[in-house]
Amino acid sequence: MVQHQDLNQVRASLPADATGLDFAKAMGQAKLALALQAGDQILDLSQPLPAGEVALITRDDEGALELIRHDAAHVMAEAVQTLYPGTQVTIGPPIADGFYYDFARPEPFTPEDLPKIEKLMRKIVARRQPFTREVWSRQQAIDFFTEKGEAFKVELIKDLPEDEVISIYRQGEWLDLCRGPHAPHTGHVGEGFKLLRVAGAYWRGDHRNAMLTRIYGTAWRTKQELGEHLERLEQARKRDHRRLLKAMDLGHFEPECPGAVFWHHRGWMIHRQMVSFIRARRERAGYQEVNTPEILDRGLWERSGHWEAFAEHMFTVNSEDPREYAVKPMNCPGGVTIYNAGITSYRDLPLRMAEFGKVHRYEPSGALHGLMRVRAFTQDDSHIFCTVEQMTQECIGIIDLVYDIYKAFGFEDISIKYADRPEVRIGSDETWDQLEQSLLAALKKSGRTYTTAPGEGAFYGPKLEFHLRDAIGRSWQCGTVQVDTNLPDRLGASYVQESGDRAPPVMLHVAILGSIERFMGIVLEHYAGWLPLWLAPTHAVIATVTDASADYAREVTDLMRTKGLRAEADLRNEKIGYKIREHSARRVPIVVTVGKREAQERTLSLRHHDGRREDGLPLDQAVQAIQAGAAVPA
RNA sequence: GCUGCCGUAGCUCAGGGGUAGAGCACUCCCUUGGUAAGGGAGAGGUCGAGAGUUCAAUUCUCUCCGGCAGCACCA
Repeated sequence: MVQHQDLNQVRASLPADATGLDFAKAMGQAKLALALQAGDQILDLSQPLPAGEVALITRDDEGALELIRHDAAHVMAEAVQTLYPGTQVTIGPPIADGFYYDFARPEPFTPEDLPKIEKLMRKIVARRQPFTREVWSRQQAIDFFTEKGEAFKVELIKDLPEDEVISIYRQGEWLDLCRGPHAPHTGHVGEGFKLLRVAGAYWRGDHRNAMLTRIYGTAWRTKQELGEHLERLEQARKRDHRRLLKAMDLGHFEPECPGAVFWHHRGWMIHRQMVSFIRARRERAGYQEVNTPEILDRGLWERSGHWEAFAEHMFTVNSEDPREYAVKPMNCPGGVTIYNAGITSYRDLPLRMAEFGKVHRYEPSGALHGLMRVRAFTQDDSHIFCTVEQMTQECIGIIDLVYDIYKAFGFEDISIKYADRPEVRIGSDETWDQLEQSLLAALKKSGRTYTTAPGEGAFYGPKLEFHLRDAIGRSWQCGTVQVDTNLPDRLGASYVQESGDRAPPVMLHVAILGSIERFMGIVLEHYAGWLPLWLAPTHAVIATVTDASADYAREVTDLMRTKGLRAEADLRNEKIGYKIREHSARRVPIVVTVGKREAQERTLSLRHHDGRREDGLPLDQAVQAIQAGAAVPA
């Protein structure tokens, strides 16, 4: 962003009706300048120079990206309407990394159309058509777009607030209703763009509306930036957990049960490690673990309220039994049922009840996505029954536990979102006041940073969401704490107070990883498959250089196993380079090479996944080092 | 669920109205090789399923199943 030290001087030299372009010229930036930044506002250069501090956005600035992308969307829309007359335009905003435009056309676009559109776009860019802004009256705009057969645009205009300025941006022959701003001409879009894909999208994001065709593109300041972006996409594709699931032989999916994992032993080992780690942490934090049935009488789900809200997402079970059962989509009613099986005294509270519950949910087919969205998964669920007074302390404990656990998995960038009462809710305002205060107090006492999501709480209580950022900057919501007085009430949970009266407990629904499966997907992508040693399905493969060292390799493998390491021998008659290549592809963290030298000296040579080597370590020392590295985080 | 695309060997993919191909993996043989692919031979397929059109369908059409990209959904 160009800021002139003698800004005032430059401005003073300009006439009172000077535009942004005049300013840019005076600054000697007429060629590169795209728009004007005035506070939060970005203005076209054709607009009059506003009062106050202004700065130019030039094509080299980071801020140019949004303009370039928005311009590109318009250029694409022109290209599409030129090539496919009769296509209606709807909206086309800039987005992260690029832009899209939604079109309405009886015949949807196919990927084969993209190169044609892109080619014409390049022509339009080369024409350097000026973007000119016009302000129309509402009626003028409605008449124009009605005439043109642009029903969606007309609807948009009709829905604009009365006082909204209706601006039109023209580029050569083509024009579009648009708030702006845009660069001075189409040439600024440059060459760093590419159309990526076609997709369906509902008009105004509502599934009851028509399905439009969306074309996504990416746009950057230079060809080089574009290349870098495409390279990043390629890298992300390489660490896609679905690829790793196959490459590492962790598990697979079958048409016989879409969205449910068939865990191979290597994947199941990771699953087991995750579960036992969480179990250990929870036991240390005073949780007891329970287990509840997978199928439960429909009546329970009716009483809990889940049937009414989610019946179409629940699997039901048919059998000779005339009763109808539903496969549990969550564990809470089971937990409350255990709670209700005894008489709980205030002395027993807080009662921290944990369960690794495998739940099934009939998710829409289009929602399924590898491990990230499945129909059958294991929740690291817990339900804490406590008094309102105990809530704050319990929540602090949960927050600490969550941070601890995320850090052990290698996530450092963790954030919390606090969601309070929604518009539609149950319970009195006094109860909400109490619950929100207790939760907020915990949040403040924990000393963690958080953001607030007003009105995004559950209908039965406020909640916390835990988000973590992975190695390539993506944010994932994993854990939650939900405060609930509704379910204990519906299922008749109570405890005996000091006075001898019964009172309903507060129930905290806690999930730390959320879904073991999904969290594994996140961890796999975070590490690009190179899991920390304690999670790795195999700690080390002991690979022989030649047959001569096979006995020693067997001995080493056995020794490691007796020390609790997950070790495998690779005695095949293959070259060591070949073996390393194969184990690397499977993401085995350590390949132990044993040849004549090692066998003779009773040493080991380690090759770590990054290629780092430690040759000729004494056997015991090497095994101890691996053991230390493989230890589950304390 | 919706829109579009895809489904060919264990994996990654090519092909295309006259019933199939490559590389890797697998098996066997040779090779005993020191840190990401040594060589040779062999085996392996109801071309996702069903129906239709046709003398003939893996290829064209339709339906279903599954996957992918997005949208919608996510207690």
